[in-house]
Amino acid sequence: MLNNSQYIEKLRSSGLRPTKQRIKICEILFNSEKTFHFTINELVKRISKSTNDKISLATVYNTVHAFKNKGYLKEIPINSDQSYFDTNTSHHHHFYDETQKDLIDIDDADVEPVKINTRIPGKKIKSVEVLVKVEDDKS
Amino acid sequence: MLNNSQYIEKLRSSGLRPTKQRIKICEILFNSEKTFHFTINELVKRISKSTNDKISLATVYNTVHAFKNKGYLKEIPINSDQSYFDTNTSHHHHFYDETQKDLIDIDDADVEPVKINTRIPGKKIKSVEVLVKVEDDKS
DNA sequence: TTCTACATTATAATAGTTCTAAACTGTTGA
DNA sequence: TCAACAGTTTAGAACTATTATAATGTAGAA
Ligand SMILES: [Mn+2]
Ligand SMILES: [Mn+2]
Ligand SMILES: [Zn+2]
Ligand SMILES: [Zn+2]
Repeated sequence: MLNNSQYIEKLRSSGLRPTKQRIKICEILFNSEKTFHFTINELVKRISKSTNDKISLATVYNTVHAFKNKGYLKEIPINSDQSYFDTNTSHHHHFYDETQKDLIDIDDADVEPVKINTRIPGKKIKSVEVLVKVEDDKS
Repeated sequence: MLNNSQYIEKLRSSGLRPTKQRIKICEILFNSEKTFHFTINELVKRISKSTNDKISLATVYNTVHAFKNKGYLKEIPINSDQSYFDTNTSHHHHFYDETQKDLIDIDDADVEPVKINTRIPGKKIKSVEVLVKVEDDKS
């Protein structure tokens, strides 16, 4: 999608120094045609496959959190022993296959607008997300 | 709501032996008028306040998982450093106040039916849950 | 080039949860 | 009635994702 100098721009304009670690992680996260979901562990594996210069685990955590704070990643709320992140930052929803521990996007267009007919005084809505848990259909 | 002999029945009919630990936890979870959300930590605190016979942490975990498996509790999918459980097992949704780490029920009637216009072949839907994240409205 | 704030790193610490294996108990049926 | 056994409890260890620490390195400004 983007080349390194574009990631450097993106980082710089976010107030993040374009270090070689962050650029490498940008390549892995944002170069692919399709968006995807990942855990820190999976990301660490991808990194070690695609480079010889290792990036420390702490830096991977730091970077993912920095990117999440900047809005370049979303964290997906599911009960799991580890956090799931999403390179798709547009408004959308998820299937979660608990058997295979697999997250699948549901396009926003495939969900009728969710209307909540109640509010909490003094609070404003940050996000509305639908999680559809699925399991094998043995019928 | 129920008295001890009714919890004993409930447990027995679920294939769970009615031990004094489980009965005590039933009282704490299911005796109150209103349903509520809790973490294991909060439950442990409630237990130690309401009895002199301490229940081991392992038993609290075991019991909560057993009750969840029997459908007497639900686990709520949110990103948190700990699991949230719900004594309200009916179909409903949640606000999550990230500032106060507070979960609030949204009655199913207050949400227009969520229509998902896509499926995953070979999988059937187990649950459809809406999570509305809110924050302080400073405007 | 020098300076400094920001970033990386190895490693330790933390904390929620699960595991282990020994002791205990509810239930069954002889 | 009570022995036998499967199910349960328990203290503590182990596990594991995540965060903290603090020393070292580096990007960018001047
Ligand atoms: Mn968990
Ligand atoms: Mn988390
Ligand atoms: Zn997604
Ligand atoms: Zn609830």
